[in-house]
Amino acid sequence: MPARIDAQQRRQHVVEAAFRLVVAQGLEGMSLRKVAAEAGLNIGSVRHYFDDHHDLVAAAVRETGDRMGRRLARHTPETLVGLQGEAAVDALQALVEEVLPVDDARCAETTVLLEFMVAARTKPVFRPVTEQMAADLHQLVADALDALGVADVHGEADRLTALIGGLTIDTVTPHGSLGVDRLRATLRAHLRAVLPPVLEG
Amino acid sequence: MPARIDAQQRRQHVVEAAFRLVVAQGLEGMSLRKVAAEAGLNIGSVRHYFDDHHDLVAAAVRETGDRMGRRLARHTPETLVGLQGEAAVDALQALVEEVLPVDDARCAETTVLLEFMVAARTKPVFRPVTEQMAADLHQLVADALDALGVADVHGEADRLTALIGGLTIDTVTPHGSLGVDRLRATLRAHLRAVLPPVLEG
DNA sequence: CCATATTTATCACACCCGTGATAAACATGG
DNA sequence: CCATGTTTATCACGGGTGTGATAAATATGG
Repeated sequence: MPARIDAQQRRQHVVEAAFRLVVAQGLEGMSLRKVAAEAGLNIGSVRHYFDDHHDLVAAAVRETGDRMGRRLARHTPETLVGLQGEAAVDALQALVEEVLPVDDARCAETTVLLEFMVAARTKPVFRPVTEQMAADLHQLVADALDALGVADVHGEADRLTALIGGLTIDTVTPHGSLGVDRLRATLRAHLRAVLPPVLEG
Repeated sequence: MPARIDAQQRRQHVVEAAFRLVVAQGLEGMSLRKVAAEAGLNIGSVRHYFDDHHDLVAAAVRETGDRMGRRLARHTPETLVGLQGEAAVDALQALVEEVLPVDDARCAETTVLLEFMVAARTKPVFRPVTEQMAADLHQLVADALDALGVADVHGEADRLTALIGGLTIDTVTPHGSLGVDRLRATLRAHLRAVLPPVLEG
């Protein structure tokens, strides 16, 4: 048998090239030829690891969902139980910032995610990441708010997830761009307003 | 001279066909051939009224910005001065709902706007609508909050505009979809929390 | 009625795309 | 060293897009 190559790792490499192109050119950067060039491979090689263009897209969608899932899995709501005041705000802020564009890596990931979400409206291939993200994030946020003693967990989870989406689009997209500092400040102000006041005595 | 046709009206008709296609198929539905078919015209006719594909896109972008501008212009912050309690909430809610996807018409418009905003990240043609919208909305929201006696106008305007963006994407995009009722409820809860309490006595 | 300028309709070209089919290069196992 | 099956590279086809150029149809003004 010949040419020992880890197929899984190859696919990963190609998918990462696809991500770079989506960030740079939007969804239409994810063509087989462009992705192959970006990955330093020949079109035929890419097609050897991905049956279809659809298959490549599906892999990218799956990877995006997995990454966000991994980001969210790093935080468990149980660790928040009992926290009050600024400690509670800090903990929840750290949790939420995990999926906000606060550095280059997260900025790239949220950019790709936003492109996929908007595309999901008309192209079913992109649905999985959209649905998984929404469900996971909403669940985690709801659990976190519950652990921190927030009253209207459902309503506040809706509000916080909406705020997260809005902050993301305002930062990633070029409308004068919020900027990381104002993003953080806005989130912090919201968390302070939502979390219950410290118990006296 | 022949064939009296209002060119302005013709262009409007074509642009509206383009909007329908963007809603149905995303940005790639806005090709010259598809738009011509949707408008019931020949490709050559469309090209007679629009020099370029770029020109058609620019017209659509301008029209989108104008519509949103007209929506916002229907509300002047001065009418809010002095309102308190539920009356203030109602007035501000009505103002904000003007640009939220609460009915079919607004849903179509916000969908097109979202597609354009995301596209603006990589394609400069779409920039104008993005920047105009962000500036106008932020200004109007800030003025409204100021008129209603909110303390941290800048910070709260950032937060409310972010919430608007998030509610829009959550409703227009298919992640389990917020739905108009929960959208309205979430907005109302936020406004109640942000507006100052009624002055006693 | 006819001439004129506007409006409409076609054709052809080059580019990019996904895809099927096929041939070459390659490193390993015997 | 050779044969085997993996990996890479290339060609060709049909479909879609924007665009330039050109011909036909149309309705008005004289």
